[in-house]
Amino acid sequence: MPKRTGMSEAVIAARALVLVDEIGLDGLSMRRLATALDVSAMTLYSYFADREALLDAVTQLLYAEIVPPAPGAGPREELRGLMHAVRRVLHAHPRALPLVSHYPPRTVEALAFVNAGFRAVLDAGVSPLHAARCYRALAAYSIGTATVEISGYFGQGPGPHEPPGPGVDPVALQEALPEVALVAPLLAGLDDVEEFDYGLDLTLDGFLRRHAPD
Amino acid sequence: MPKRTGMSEAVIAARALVLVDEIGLDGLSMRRLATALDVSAMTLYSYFADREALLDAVTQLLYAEIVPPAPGAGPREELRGLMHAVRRVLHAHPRALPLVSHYPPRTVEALAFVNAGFRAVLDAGVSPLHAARCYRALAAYSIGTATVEISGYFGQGPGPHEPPGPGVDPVALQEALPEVALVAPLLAGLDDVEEFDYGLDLTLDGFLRRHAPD
DNA sequence: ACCTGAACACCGTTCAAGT
DNA sequence: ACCTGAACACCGTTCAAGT
Repeated sequence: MPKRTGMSEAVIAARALVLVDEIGLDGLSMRRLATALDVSAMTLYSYFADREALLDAVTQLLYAEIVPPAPGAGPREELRGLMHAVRRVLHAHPRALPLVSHYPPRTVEALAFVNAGFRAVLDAGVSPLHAARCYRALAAYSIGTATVEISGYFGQGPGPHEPPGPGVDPVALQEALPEVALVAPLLAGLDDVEEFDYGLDLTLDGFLRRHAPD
Repeated sequence: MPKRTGMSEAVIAARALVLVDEIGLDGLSMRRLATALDVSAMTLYSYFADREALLDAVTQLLYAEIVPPAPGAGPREELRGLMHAVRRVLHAHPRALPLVSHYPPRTVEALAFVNAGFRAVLDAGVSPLHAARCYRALAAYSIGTATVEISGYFGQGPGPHEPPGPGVDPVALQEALPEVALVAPLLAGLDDVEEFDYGLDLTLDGFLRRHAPD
């Protein structure tokens, strides 16, 4: 643990997250991060074993930004609020999404929002086992919806993609895949938040109906 | 379009997919792929504009591997079969998952499984708009569940991660996040396929109850 | 004790040159 | 017409050397 340069794991990771937001994950090199921090590239290696360890720390920092809603509104509303808080943070750092897909929350600060969700369902009488199942399903839901939203999977996002069914001749598409030709144009018109809430309500209704007493 | 070397977009992309399976996405360099194909690295650039274009083609090839189930079993069973077919292919190429998260199906061959899903729900009387919503939700579900399964988000997969809530002192965890300490150990015991079906049934039941006549 | 420059073994991609 | 070697501007990381 070095001293003189005002460096620390937290300072480095915070600067790295800003850089990821600005120039993307591929743009974040150890050399570039070091330059932004006014140290040599090698200095970073006295704080993190390698680039992987740095990226994990960045991800933990991102999770720590999630602010769980105040408790007391009941499990359904608390989980809804929590899921929207997660969605907000993921959309605040769209270029960091692959990190979230790779590194689960691990530190006490990063797990705070998970703990809030567990408390909400446990307080409502859900068993620990079904609290675990609920977390798993909602984690998959957060990552899956954020992925299709952020990558512009359906043609409306800021992603690097063409609209769906693109690049192929429309006439050939109509011929070969008539149902895709009919339905695909409607995908771009769907509203992100509306679809997020729709699928979320489906999942929450099902879970709570089955596993929460009232 | 060159000739002499027996090269083609399809041959190159197929070899690239094999290499991704073997050595991962980061290991797949233009130089390494070229060596595996016995051509110079520069030859690849007469078939693909850049690495991005190559990776997109690899992804389309992967989507084309999805074999939709035979039609006629009703929308619920067809969608279930289709989702399992998707899951099988994603798990056959775990290191290619980030590609699936970035490049949507685009070619006629890659969109074949999407068309099969659309036909199943349209035949059941679902409107084109709700077929689009259904696809969006199921695409997010596939990607989200595959991500948490393959990355070992909950500590049982072959991923590069620790179990959840790891790296922190158990006593400190119990102190700071008692609900996490209680529930997290149960996450590793959940069965991938069981949870996949549980959440899938939830979604399918909800959608079909609302939007399919019978 | 803490930090760093040079070096090693790589990258993607451009471009002028080969056959 | 098709393919390629050399070169440019980068990487992550090791290691011996500086202060």
